Amino acid sequence: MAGINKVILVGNLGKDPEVRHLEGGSSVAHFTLATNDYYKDKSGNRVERTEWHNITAWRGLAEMAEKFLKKGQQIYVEGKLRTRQYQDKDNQTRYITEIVADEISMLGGRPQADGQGSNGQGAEQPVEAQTFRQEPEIDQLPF
Amino acid sequence: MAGINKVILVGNLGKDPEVRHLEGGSSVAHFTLATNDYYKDKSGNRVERTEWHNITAWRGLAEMAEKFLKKGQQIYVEGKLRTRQYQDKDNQTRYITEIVADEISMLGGRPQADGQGSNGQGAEQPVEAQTFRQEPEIDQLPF
Amino acid sequence: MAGINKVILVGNLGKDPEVRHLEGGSSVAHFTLATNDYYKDKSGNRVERTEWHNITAWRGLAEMAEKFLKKGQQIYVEGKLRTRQYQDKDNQTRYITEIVADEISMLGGRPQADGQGSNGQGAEQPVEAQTFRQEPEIDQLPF
Amino acid sequence: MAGINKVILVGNLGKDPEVRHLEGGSSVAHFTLATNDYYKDKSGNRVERTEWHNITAWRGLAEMAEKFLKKGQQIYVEGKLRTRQYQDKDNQTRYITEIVADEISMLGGRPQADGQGSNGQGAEQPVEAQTFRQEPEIDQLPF
DNA sequence: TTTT
DNA sequence: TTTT
Repeated sequence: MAGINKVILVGNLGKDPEVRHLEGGSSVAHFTLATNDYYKDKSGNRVERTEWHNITAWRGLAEMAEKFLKKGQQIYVEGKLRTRQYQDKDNQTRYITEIVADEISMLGGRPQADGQGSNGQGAEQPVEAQTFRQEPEIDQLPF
Repeated sequence: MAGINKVILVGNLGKDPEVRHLEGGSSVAHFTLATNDYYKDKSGNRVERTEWHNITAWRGLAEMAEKFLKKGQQIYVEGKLRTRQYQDKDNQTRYITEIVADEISMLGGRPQADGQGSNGQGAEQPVEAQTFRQEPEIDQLPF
Repeated sequence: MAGINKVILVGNLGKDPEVRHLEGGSSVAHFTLATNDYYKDKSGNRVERTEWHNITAWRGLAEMAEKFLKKGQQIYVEGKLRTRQYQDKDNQTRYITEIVADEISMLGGRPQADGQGSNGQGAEQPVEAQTFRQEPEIDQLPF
Repeated sequence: MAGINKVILVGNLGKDPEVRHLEGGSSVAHFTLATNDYYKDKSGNRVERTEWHNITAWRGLAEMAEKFLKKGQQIYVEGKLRTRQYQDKDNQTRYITEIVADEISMLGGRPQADGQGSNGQGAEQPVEAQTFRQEPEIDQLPF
């Protein structure tokens, strides 16, 4: 039986994406995303709780991440949960849960200034369509 | 800035929920949920991939889980991601990512027969409303 | 600014899908989906409320609907809201809001018996992958 | 069988919310929300499509809308679909589909300046927790 | 490690 | 009627 595995996040990047360009032309990006929550504790004090998420983006979304996403920026991410196994430095099996992105949308109207000034045409320039999906296929288009 | 942290799953319970009744009258349930995905590999063979999720349910949802949920049953779960830190048996810090449920709905029209026959009024009896929501507790409310 | 327009439904088909095969080889299916809600009114009586949704599915999803979906069946639908304008019989402008499906998943483990007995290999036979997406593209695959 | 009826939108308010304060102390807000989509047509031109949604918010969310939401502002809305019947001026039955909000979150870090200068303490002042959830009311609770 |  |  096929199931549903869907994650929807709105949060801020903890750091610039790290992008690797793989042999064969594919690429993959990793970054962390913070989602903040607020609640009142028993004494009525306002408490903030931050949850950190590991985001992985492949191919076109990785390239979009490399070009447009910066530390601090607020984005929408839709994807699926995936728990990977790996061996740590002591050769012990460890698990990490990631969100593999299917769609990323830049929020807030204006990308973060990148503060490095290296490129006047950089992340600050207007970005026309700020939602990116894993594949904009001709037959996915509305009409 | 408050964010959004939402998970939506449709899958099958890997085992009966384990429920603990806490001092103070609260309770908490844990179970695993499998979501299955299918894809074709490069040779065109159909491959199944199962993702396992750790679900935690508190209070009313824990009691609902204890009463109505059984291994194998198909359910809808909505909740939020939370990564907890704990010390393993070698006193090393480990992380586990769970979905804290806000809403659970039983799918498929009819709960799984429980196969133990211990109770004629058990899980087999008709369950009228099969969606359960977590009453918002003091420690979940915003601001 | 690109936005997000997403609908997630779990409900039962009100009737068999109506499918039209368009010139050019494309097809489109329409059906209604009921989602039921329960609440207690002020006197504490349990009240049921049914919401009816107009679902539209294109191309591959339309063909999947034609082959596999039957009145009464419980499904998961993910899609987007679209409000269309049309002229009614008195030539007045009317509006109808539909959900254009991006993904449909059959729930409950087993498709509804079709009740017509015309075909021993019909809807009753096991359906392997019961989630259908608008395009299973090679580069959408996991791993 | 209880179902799932969920809508998730990220878009911009088409106008300031209209809020009515009902007898009995309750209140209700209405506003429209635009979600923008982009696609390439057959000639490869970039085309924008705007979908307009009717949002209704009750009680605490209505008050939040009145205080904090302004025309043009980008927000996240989660809610459920509801189609209402009404009689138009010619006494004909008409239908309107609305999204009844369960949660609203202000995006982009900074509410829109209101441009009227009527109130130095207005929408421009810092808003600490920018996610608001509907307290579950008696008429929304499951059984 | 983000944001307000 | 919004936004870029």
